[in-house]
Amino acid sequence: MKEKELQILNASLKLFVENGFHGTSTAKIAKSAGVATGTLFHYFKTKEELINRLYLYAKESMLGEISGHYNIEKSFKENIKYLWISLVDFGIKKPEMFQFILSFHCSPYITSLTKEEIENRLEMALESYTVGLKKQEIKNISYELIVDFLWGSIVSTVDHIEKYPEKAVDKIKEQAFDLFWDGISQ
Amino acid sequence: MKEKELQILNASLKLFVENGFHGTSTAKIAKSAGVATGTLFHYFKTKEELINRLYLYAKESMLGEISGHYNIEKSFKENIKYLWISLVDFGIKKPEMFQFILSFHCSPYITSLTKEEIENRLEMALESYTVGLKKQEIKNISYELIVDFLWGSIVSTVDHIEKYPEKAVDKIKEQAFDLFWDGISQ
DNA sequence: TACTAAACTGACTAATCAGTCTATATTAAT
DNA sequence: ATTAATATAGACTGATTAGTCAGTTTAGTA
Repeated sequence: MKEKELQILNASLKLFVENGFHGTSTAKIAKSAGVATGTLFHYFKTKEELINRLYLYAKESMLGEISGHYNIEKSFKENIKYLWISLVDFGIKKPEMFQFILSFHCSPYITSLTKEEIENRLEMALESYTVGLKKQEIKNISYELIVDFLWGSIVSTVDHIEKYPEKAVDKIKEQAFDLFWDGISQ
Repeated sequence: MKEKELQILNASLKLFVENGFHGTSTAKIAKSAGVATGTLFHYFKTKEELINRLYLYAKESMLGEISGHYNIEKSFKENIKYLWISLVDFGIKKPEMFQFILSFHCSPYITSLTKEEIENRLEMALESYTVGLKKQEIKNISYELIVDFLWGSIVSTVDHIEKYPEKAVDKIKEQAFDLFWDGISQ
């Protein structure tokens, strides 16, 4: 990826999170990235292509944090906890990316093509975990509900940590994971 | 409240949820509400005043669903469950309002004055519950973390129900509440 | 009926928008 | 050294924006 292309992606990430799609003009993005508007449209045919590539960029970053960590020798709980903590840590370390993903995952400007492309890869990365999900020490409720509850607890934990920056992060992570785990346990 | 004022609020609610603040022009709002742009600015000095009044309108609707239902004769769990279910039902019955509240609660266009005005009233409505929260059969973790986890589980439940409309709503509500309750229980 | 204030209208304006276009600079290959 | 392709620039354009304003209609009252 070219340097200016990356500068444009990083500048627009911040601006889109702060002011939304229509609240962020291509002129502002170009200025903030230190390039001319012509350069922006050289790398991205339209503003919509820009935000779609940005969505892929953000989700790929998140995917990178959770890939290849499943350890078959460890318990189901230990694996799930590692996954849960990794995603919370991603939310803390990359707050703009995390917020961008949350804000735009059901935006009309992100095409279903874009979502398909990355969602499939995310599901594959989670496959090892889902196998365990079905025959372990957890409640007998639908896989989809467990996953949505898992993601919901991650989001609310990241929000909480950002809302109370004076609190001890590690303690909150432990407590919040227990809230999730004791919920899904038999 | 005048009829046209209400038409403007309802039209803008839908449009703001679908297209965001800057994606929704005052011309579109006026047209969708069946009034002239001059009428819109007669009732709302600026677009920002409109979205702030809309935020109050949405949060007051939600407040209305949970006020005055605390029953001192019932158990803590029964009261919390009634509150939890009421909020999930609000999310199902008024999806646009629910989504609007989620999308704009940390938007730069909603002033801190607006938030103060309604947040205080919400906290008062929840006061009866919070008293119980501190000396009941739940885990000894911070009140703020419990509240954020409570709200997170409501949001993820509403999202889940909207995502899988073919599933039995009552069953999901029971299961999702149990996920929350078993999480916070000792 | 006549008067008044509030409700309502839509054409209008200066500013800003996404995207284009032409021109110049840089790079890579031969 | 020449050429071709790519990278970069910013002035420019037609469309759209939030908000104004001068005037018209409606509703209440005396």
